[in-house]
Amino acid sequence: MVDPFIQIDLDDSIPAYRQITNALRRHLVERGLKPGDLLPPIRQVALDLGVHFNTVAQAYRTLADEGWLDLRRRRGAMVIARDARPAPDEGQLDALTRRLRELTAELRSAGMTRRQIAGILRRLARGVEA
Amino acid sequence: MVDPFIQIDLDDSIPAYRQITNALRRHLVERGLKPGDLLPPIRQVALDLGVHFNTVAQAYRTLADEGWLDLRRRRGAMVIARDARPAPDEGQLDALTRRLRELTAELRSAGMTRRQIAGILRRLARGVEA
DNA sequence: CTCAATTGTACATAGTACATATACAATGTA
DNA sequence: TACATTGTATATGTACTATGTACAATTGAG
Repeated sequence: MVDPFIQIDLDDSIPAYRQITNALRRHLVERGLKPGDLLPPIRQVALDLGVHFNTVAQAYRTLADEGWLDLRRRRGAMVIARDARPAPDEGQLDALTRRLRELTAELRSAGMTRRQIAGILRRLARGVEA
Repeated sequence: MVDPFIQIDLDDSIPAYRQITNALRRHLVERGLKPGDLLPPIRQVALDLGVHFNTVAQAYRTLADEGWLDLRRRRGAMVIARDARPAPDEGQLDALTRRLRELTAELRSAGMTRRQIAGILRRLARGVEA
């Protein structure tokens, strides 16, 4: 079980189920959630976030499809070891890196300075390598 | 006027009008589009991308709201000097940087190595400062 | 061993957002 | 002045999101 571990913004244009997916994936990648851990029941998370449990279920299923979770009735959602890295889909990687550039442009457009943005990116780079 | 300057993926889950907005904003921030430049008419872009012209119009209007474009009938869409930086909305910046972390997690999840991701982020940082 | 509670699943429906169709308004130019 | 070209406004069809409700599986209490 993990505490108040994600947070979403229901007013955001990104749909809730995708925000939940993204937030959980981040924890999985950054090892905040380790193999063997049990995620809270969908109804519990739904209550915390203020959404319907099926909305959370959709996120869990997406992550299960990506190979992060093992879902079983009554037992819950368990984090998997995920030994084999998926064969990288070149197109998908391109799209994601493009989105990365677009996001930095959004930061710039929102008033953040070049220096600040560069700092954030470098810090992120350092964090990823750890 | 600018050439075949953006590219979108109609199968992507991100709606077309937002992809167009993001792609154009990137060019604006990176100075591929300079003050005084005229963007192509919405119908022209729409034809190139295979969407309805109102879809492009929505993107243009979003960027006009952000202070990037000056839209006038018959005259077209002109890039503005955008002298004053907007007062940064702390909440928005938080959301964007969070999204940045989520995106790197997606890259990791999609099979890219930590080293590759760090490289991309550092290159981006360098590019932003230029 | 049984049964009830707890967990995820399946599918129908309501609500919202997206993309388009169509008509319109403004304005530069022949 | 008339018309072509450009962005604007609004209604509508479609697709996506979120929810409601019923169900299936499985664990554990008794």
